[in-house]
Amino acid sequence: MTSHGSNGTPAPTKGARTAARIRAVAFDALREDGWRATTMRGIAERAEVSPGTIYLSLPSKEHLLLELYGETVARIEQRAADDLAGVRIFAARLRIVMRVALDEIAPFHRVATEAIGQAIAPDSPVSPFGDETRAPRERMLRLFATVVEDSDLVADRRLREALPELLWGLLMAGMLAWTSDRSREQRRTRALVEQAVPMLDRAIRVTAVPLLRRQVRDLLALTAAAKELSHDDA
Amino acid sequence: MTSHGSNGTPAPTKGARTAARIRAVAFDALREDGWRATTMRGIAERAEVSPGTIYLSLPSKEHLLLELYGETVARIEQRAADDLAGVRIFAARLRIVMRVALDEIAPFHRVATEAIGQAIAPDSPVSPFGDETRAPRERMLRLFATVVEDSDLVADRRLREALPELLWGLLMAGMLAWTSDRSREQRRTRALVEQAVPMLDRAIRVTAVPLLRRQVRDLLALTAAAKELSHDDA
DNA sequence: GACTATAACTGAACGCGTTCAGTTATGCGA
DNA sequence: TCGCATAACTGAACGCGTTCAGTTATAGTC
Repeated sequence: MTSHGSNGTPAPTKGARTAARIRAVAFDALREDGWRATTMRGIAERAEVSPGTIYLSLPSKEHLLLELYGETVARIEQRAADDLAGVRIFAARLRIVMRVALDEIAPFHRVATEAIGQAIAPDSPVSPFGDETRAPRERMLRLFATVVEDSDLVADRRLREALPELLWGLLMAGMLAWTSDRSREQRRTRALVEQAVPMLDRAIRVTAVPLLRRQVRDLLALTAAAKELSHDDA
Repeated sequence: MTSHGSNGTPAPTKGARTAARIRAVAFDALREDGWRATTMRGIAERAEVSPGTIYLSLPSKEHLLLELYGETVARIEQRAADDLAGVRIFAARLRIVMRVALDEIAPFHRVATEAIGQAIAPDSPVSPFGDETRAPRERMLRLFATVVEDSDLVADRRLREALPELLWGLLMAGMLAWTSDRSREQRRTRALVEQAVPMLDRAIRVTAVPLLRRQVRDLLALTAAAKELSHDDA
């Protein structure tokens, strides 16, 4: 095994280096040219390999989106952890995560707009609810869990427990809306977030009113039922 | 111009007859084989034309979905008009429309599951919010308007005015959920509708409480802002 | 019935994502 | 240094949606 100087990590094999070069080229192309205009042949040419070589380390073009998604979630996680430190107010914590998420996905707005269709298909590898996206999804859920847990929020216990998943759902809905945002640098979506966070905060707090217990129960039951739609029949 | 017997409608031209045959074949194929397995070459073969002929009357494969959507909305409109006659209770009226819609789209569940990605892309011809789907969208909006108007529902004036559009949005969200429903004959989605309609009814009625005026205003402002996302910058 | 403008249609070709039988490069034991 | 197992890579080919220069059929006019 060859090694590079004295650093402890094993030297990457030739195949691994080729795979890394392909990804670097591909991510650049996606950022610059979008989803449609980025072709496998184009990636191959720019990475100086043949089209077939790409498929040694990448099952499909869609899997590029999967890797992009994973890397973006990792960056959101890191930046959010820094920005959340010391902040206790729920609305402030939620706004931080939403802002960080928007910042980190911004460079890929064009890709997302053109490729959102790939992601929404239930049996696609990049479906946000699918098996192959489990890891980044659970990392985002954990992030939303800390948003709730380390905050001053007081709310019905069961609502509080379901909140991370509900917030994640709102993020997904928001991203769907974001893909159709035609404003410069998606500032309309940013404005929407600034508007929606205090609204959501008020809405959660008002559920403490006994009159609304029924509505809270309804909402939780409905989302629970919706989650089961995609399960296989017994 | 040739004419068939004494009926008043002009005889279709040869091109129109070919176009109709292509559609009949294509819709059958979509119902039976789904979106992916239905190929333009296959349609051409079954309609006994060359692939190029299809493109004389159909701009793209996606436009098949557009026509399917339009025809389905027309059927929903007709059946709903019959079933709604004499019914005044809001929840009952809403449930009728939702049931009819589910019934009419049911034969195309497989197509919808495989092609939902085409429909969600913001610049796709079949985007539910796009220009090319304006006619069926407005027909559905009018249907929801009659659901509200001819009902016993009492609610805040502005909420009542926005309600048709909100209900249409819920239908779209429901259809998105429906595409990932794996249960036999999508009975889980049907159960979801039966559950959701009374919930929504209760939620709307509870907004009469003065305490919730702020939340109603918030909701309306948020949906108004969301609608503007896709507008071009000034 | 002959002529002709145009409606209708054809099918090879393009670029796409993807596959895989075949070829070349690499690194290790003898 | 040689031999060779296997890792790495190639590129022609497939089926797809779509295009368009070229061909054929139709219907109205004289």
